[in-house]
Amino acid sequence: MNKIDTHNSKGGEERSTATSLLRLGTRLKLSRQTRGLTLKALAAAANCSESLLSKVENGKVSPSLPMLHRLVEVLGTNIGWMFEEADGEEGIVFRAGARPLIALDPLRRGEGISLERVIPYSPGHLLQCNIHHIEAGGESAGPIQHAGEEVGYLLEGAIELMVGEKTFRLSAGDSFVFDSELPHWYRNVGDERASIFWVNTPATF
Amino acid sequence: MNKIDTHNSKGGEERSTATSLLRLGTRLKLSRQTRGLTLKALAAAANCSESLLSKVENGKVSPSLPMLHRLVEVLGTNIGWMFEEADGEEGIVFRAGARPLIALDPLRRGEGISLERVIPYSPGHLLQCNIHHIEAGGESAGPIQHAGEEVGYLLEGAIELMVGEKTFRLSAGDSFVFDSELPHWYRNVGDERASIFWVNTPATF
DNA sequence: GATTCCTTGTCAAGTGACTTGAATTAGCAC
DNA sequence: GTGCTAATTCAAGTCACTTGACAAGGAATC
Repeated sequence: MNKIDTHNSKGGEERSTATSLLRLGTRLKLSRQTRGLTLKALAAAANCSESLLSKVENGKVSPSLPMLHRLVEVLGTNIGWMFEEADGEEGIVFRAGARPLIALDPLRRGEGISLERVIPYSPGHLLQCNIHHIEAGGESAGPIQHAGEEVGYLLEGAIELMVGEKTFRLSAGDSFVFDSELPHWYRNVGDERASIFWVNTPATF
Repeated sequence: MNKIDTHNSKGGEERSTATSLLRLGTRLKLSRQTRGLTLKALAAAANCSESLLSKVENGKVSPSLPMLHRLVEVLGTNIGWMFEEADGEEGIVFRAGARPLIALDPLRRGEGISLERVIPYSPGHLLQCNIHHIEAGGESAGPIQHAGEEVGYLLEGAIELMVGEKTFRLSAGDSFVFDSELPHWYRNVGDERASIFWVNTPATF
């Protein structure tokens, strides 16, 4: 986007440019945060300054195309998703095949569903939801534990799920619930891709 | 930070108190964060210093009882919840075909996943999770609204989902998220059975 | 009662992540 | 080239949180 309408004037257009600028920024931020990167880290990886990123994420400035390209490359997203138009379903329905992709590691990809938790200023949201696709041999990064609760449903494939001291072998259609304070970890033990619909809250009460 | 081996005997106990201290801190922190409070704000409300809270949340120090009382009061929780043991162990995995069945109405059945643990205000648990099977023509009982959030994934079939003013037609693989305060309702609009993996929290913060 | 030890609590300085503003640079129109 | 605009940088500022040194208060021991 951006220099498309540098030919000045154009009253009405200004507004929509502004909002899509902001949406671009928001999505970049979301991608960054879901990958656990700080502005500093992303700036280093994409070879630009931290403050530029801050401005881009907040819609104060529109990145040049080469810049944007480097950003989505590092983030493992694509430019298309950054500009996808709201289709009236935004925020409610996430269609199969049209969910934002999150690169996790070479053997794992995620599809985001509700990532609101990571957007500041949206207090009130507890549910975090996404789908993990794990290629044969893929596994989650080390057992982790944190506060909260998790539930999930194995859509396809076969995984080994470790929770606390126990290990379970799950196949398509199985589901699970556990307290995130128990160390947990999973691994694809099948020959094919496994997909898990995964929901968690950052809190228990 | 382990006072575990500070001369004075009591070996085993020290360790478990240390972890429960940390759990207390973690839960306090989550309560605070899910309410959108900063340390500063909570400190002001509970009449103590920011740094004390920081230490308490990180398990460096255990708050005095009067202090803890003020904290849970401001946070709207109670002291009991802060110390409740995680009951993980059993009830982690729910196998396909071995989940407790719940009769909803002639055209709808439910499979419980975490329902039995989360009867209204069961302390310590937020996630309610189940699978709805809706025969052709089946629909949920009238539009309802309540506090909380919901997410779901359509495992099979086709449904019409109404949320707020909008109606969406979903097919297998589509997912959704919405605020439960919007009136919501669904109906099977296909010729076959539809199944939805459904998760909700009874609360937003 | 005084001494020692321990722990909650405070203050002030420090850190890390992000934002803002002034100055610089690149791109394009003329 | 000049002149403009918008992207980009550097340095300073802010905000949330953490750390460390120290004071205040108990309880156990002398």
